Amino acid sequence: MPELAEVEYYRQQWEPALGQRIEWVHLNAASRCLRNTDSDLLLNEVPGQLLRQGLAHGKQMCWRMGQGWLGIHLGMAGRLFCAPAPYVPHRHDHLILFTSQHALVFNDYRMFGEIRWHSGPETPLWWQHLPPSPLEPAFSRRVLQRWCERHARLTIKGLLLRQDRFPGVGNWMADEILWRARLHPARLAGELDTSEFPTLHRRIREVCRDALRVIAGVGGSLPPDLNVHIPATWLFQHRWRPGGRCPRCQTPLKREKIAGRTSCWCETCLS
DNA sequence: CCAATTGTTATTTA
DNA sequence: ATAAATAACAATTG
Repeated sequence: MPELAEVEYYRQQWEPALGQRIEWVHLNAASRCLRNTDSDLLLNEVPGQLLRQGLAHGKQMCWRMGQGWLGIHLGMAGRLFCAPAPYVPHRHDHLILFTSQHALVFNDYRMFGEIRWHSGPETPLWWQHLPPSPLEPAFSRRVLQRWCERHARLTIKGLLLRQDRFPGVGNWMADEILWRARLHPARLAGELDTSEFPTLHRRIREVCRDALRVIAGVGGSLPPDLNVHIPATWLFQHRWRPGGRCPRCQTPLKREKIAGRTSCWCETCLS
């Protein structure tokens, strides 16, 4: 599930515990989510530390502690929530940070998520040199065009999914962007016309902004259905529905695997 | 049993 | 050698 806005939403879920001390840590050391982590080190070092700051960038998340950094990637089905203590670990809870009042839970039933721990004050390697987010000024129209030229033989859908270029954009956001820009997802990046970049650039930023407002901006309480706040005017609400129709023109939507992922678009809305 | 899933990575292919 | 396509990863659901 988690793309740009969902990641930000889940980041906010742990915020009630900011400034508080982690009293103890629960984790399943055999968990696949800890495959690149020294779980003993994490278990030894995290208790006693202050939770200082939570950062999100694209699909990546990082929690700054007193003397270290906790990296979290939510993968395909990961989520974070904050429950009042006492809290009994549930199935697929891979990591729980306990403060005196809270249980900060990382749960992921599909185990594509990842947890990492970096000791020490200096920024970990994996939190350095993050690619510019589509909402930063560095993500310019010129940069977008250059990337399309550099990956000329890749479909535009496949390009939008690249995290080193469009951090935070995933399958549903890519479809939403292309639908709004009226571009077929299988178009080759190198064959876009110069006149098409302004629209594409605008739509990328628009979908990122709108998604953050509608999903992360709701200031969520406990595990709600994140999607209920997404308007019916978005492709999102129709793309998986059997017999789903384009919310703009009511044409039945097309679905096909492009760039390895099921993609959805409206044939009559293409420009 | 088969196919699907809003993600990433290692391996294979072009 | 580089870039793109594919398989694999795991659990669950229809």
